[in-house]
Amino acid sequence: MPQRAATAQPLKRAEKKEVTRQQLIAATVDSIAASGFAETTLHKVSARANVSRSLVNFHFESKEQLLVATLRHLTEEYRTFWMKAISRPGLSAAGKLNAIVDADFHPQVCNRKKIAVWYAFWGESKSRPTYMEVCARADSEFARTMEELTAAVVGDGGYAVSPAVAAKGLRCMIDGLWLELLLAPATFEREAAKRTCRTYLASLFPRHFDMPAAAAPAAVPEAQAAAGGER
Amino acid sequence: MPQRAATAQPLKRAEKKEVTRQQLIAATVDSIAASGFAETTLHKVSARANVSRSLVNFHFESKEQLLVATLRHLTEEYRTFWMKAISRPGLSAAGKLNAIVDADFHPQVCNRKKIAVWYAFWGESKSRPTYMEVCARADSEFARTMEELTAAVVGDGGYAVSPAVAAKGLRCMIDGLWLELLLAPATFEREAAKRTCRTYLASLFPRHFDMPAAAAPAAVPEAQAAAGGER
DNA sequence: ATTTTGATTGAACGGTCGTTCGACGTGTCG
DNA sequence: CGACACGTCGAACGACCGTTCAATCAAAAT
Repeated sequence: MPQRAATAQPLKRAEKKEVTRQQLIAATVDSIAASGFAETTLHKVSARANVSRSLVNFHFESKEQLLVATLRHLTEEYRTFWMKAISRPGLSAAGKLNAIVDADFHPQVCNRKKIAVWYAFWGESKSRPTYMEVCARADSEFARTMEELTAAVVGDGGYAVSPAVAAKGLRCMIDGLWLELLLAPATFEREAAKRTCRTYLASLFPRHFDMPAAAAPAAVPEAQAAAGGER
Repeated sequence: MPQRAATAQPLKRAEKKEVTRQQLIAATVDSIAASGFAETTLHKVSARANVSRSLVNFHFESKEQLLVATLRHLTEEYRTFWMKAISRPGLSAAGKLNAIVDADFHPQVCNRKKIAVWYAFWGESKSRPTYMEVCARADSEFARTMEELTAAVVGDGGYAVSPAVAAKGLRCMIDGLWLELLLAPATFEREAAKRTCRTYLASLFPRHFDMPAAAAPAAVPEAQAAAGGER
């Protein structure tokens, strides 16, 4: 049951090219997560993608451009994910903040492999301004959106806190919780991370968020048993 | 005016060796910050330290061990810094939490160069378990200390929040704020970062922390004009 | 004063990296 | 159907990496 069942098998040339391109980017993500930034070579990437080594320089002019494309892919995936999460109709500002928290710890964007790649790029960003620019551009959009949401909540509830400060606190807390998944995967719990964020929101905006109950002792029947054992 | 004016010039052999060792570690920090993890080579490190290339393999068995020693140096410096900050006598638990916030954004540990190095190591930690272990060991001590402090505050004030959750939130927020210095140095403000943390603390523990006033418009005569323009 | 120890050097080696280039084969289109 | 365009491959190249090693020279020990 191939996906293109209707139009018959043959991949058009342009399509196949794009598929290979995406394979290379996916292989780069895998390689950075598995071998780190320093030891990610075009040899390893092309081997993972099952293509010849020289193909990388054909699709991307250089290794550096492959890395930039990979970072762009990552930011774009993240962007569409949280945007979709808050686009559900009938969601209040508080509901959207809750949706962002859920999205940010969803296994699709928050798993050790992708977090490792994020941190690898961040670690290189000081020496490669291009990365910094790509990240900053994505972050600023996320920050602006979140500030609009906190501003709506503050306005609605008459809270004294600055919306910008509240939003920044939540954003930073999320980034830090990601780091916990990276450095202490054994103790990281998705639900606990969300609870940490919601505790923050409930203490800032008590009339819009409920203070989470104490930890349910790991008996939560969460659909967390994802594929592959890696979280 | 040499430092060792009293005991005359001559460095003992063991002393000189240790000095060189520290120079190499400092050069490694500089190189990772300037060139990133991937492009940090022994050639660049030895050039920065003004020693021959082969000296690195004399003091450290391999490049990898130099990097581990650098990470250990970083964790140790950070550890002594926050420990000293909370050891001032007569400090309440809340006062110690405040002191930790101050310490974590002090230019000595929180500047772009060192943050870049932290993130570089974190980015490689998934592929090099040694880094993960070193970081995890340091983090767990910091986490335990902070949990003791939040537990004391919670006990004293009869708050409902879990001390562990409160501590984790603060730790993660700090890490995330560091990232902001790394990725958006132009908009990062030390005092604003502290204010973000204190807003969190004041909303969780209103009877122990004052909600910070709105931003003083950058007119704070902070002794922030450090050397070199880099923050 | 002489020997010994050990920090430091410069040259050299093997290996691997990113990139280039010509050849091949298959969709694409006149 | 035939000529071309283009995605893919394998081999090759030069550069640079981390490491090794014999030689050096000054501090320490005898």
